[in-house]
Amino acid sequence: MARQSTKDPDGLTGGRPLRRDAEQNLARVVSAARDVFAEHGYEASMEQIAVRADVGIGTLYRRFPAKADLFAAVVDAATERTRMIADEVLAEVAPPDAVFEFVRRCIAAPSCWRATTSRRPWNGGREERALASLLPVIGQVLTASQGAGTARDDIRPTDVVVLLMSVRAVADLCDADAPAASLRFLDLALDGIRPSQTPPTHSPVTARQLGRVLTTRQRPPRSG
Amino acid sequence: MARQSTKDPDGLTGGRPLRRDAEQNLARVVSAARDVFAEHGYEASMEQIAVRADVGIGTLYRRFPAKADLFAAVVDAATERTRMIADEVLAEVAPPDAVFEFVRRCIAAPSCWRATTSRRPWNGGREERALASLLPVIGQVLTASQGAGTARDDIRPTDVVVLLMSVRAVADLCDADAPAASLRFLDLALDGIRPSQTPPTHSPVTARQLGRVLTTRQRPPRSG
DNA sequence: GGCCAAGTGGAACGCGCGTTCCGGATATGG
DNA sequence: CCATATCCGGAACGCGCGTTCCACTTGGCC
Repeated sequence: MARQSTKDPDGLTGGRPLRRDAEQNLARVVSAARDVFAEHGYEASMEQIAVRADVGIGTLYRRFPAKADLFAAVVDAATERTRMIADEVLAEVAPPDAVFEFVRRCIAAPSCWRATTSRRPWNGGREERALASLLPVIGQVLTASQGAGTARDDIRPTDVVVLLMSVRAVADLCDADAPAASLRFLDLALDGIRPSQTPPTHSPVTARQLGRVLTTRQRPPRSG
Repeated sequence: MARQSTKDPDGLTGGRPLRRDAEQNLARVVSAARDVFAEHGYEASMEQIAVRADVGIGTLYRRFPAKADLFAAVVDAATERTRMIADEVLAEVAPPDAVFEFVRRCIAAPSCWRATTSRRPWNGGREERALASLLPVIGQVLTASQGAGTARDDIRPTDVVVLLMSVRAVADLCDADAPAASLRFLDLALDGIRPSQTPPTHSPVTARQLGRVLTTRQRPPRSG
């Protein structure tokens, strides 16, 4: 039952360098885990990940004592990616568009916030620290837009994170059946941040799509 | 493996009246299922429900051939409740506040949209029909506010449903640690619908709360 | 080339959960 | 009060999945 490991919190092997083949396998494992968790959330099985990485199950457990540790490594990578997106936005994007572009890029990054919004066992505050380390830079992005007058002053960095989670949740629930549902929702939600609105650029979800939205397994093929 | 039953889609026993004790048990089962699914989503176990209903597991399977059928019954009840809320809002609430009050009441209704946003197996289009039957009345509520000029004209009934799902998702993810997170998010999201905004009435999520938001099981007791 | 620590794969185990099954209990009509 | 159709409880089964374990392979150093 996914107890928290104390012996080697995926800091590899305590310092000694890995054998070359092991290093390659490790990279493949993390990459596969990123993709599989992004697709199926935390419920993805270790076997799926092993198959995708073309590796035995034992290999997974050599580097990561428990599933939670592997997931934590993926979340760490996602955190880093998010920080990078924020930095890019600060460097490239004009202040009026900063928050909006930041949110859009986070949603677009395939493995950034996808895995992050799925339920998972407690992992000792690791993500707590990761998220906390992200808030200042998100704050900078937000402040830029607030200074430019395109975002309200009563919004906080945590609101941006909650917004990201909500869009991700809508994407998880709807996008398989209603491909642009999350983008349209994003339009509306971002307008909740703006002092003045613009019309949404994505078309509404259809009723037919909506009916299929909440189911996941064992359904007949989509036909419209 | 939760196959779809064909023999008695929880239409009770094909018409013959139930024994009195059986009828009481059935009511307790549905009520317990509503509460437990609302708390834990579809992942709640049949045993949990049986215990809450103070009934044996066999009793569950007598009326509902599979877990999916029991869940479907709960969703049907939730659909009915939602329709009732919409009717009440149309009768009691002034048009300018209609959509907003509708969404707030749906979120506040403990067993209304809570279970509805959890992932579950496909159940033969049953919920597709249920949701479709709800859209017209939601449309009436929405049209009322649009006519009053408090909701944009480019919003559709399905947007309201997606909004409900997103708020529900935020509540599921955050509210255990940040009790008002979903209410604050609701404020912001509703402002995405309004032509002009009002400041949010709920305070932002704290960073400390946020770090705990995405985990579910086996965590240390909350301490702030 | 030969040694062996490091690494690997996958069978097997334990557990939780959905589901089945059936011996016993109970309501209800006569 | 009896007969019996109906209903109930919960043990048992099968399966999926996280995890463990160990016989076998391989890269790196002498």
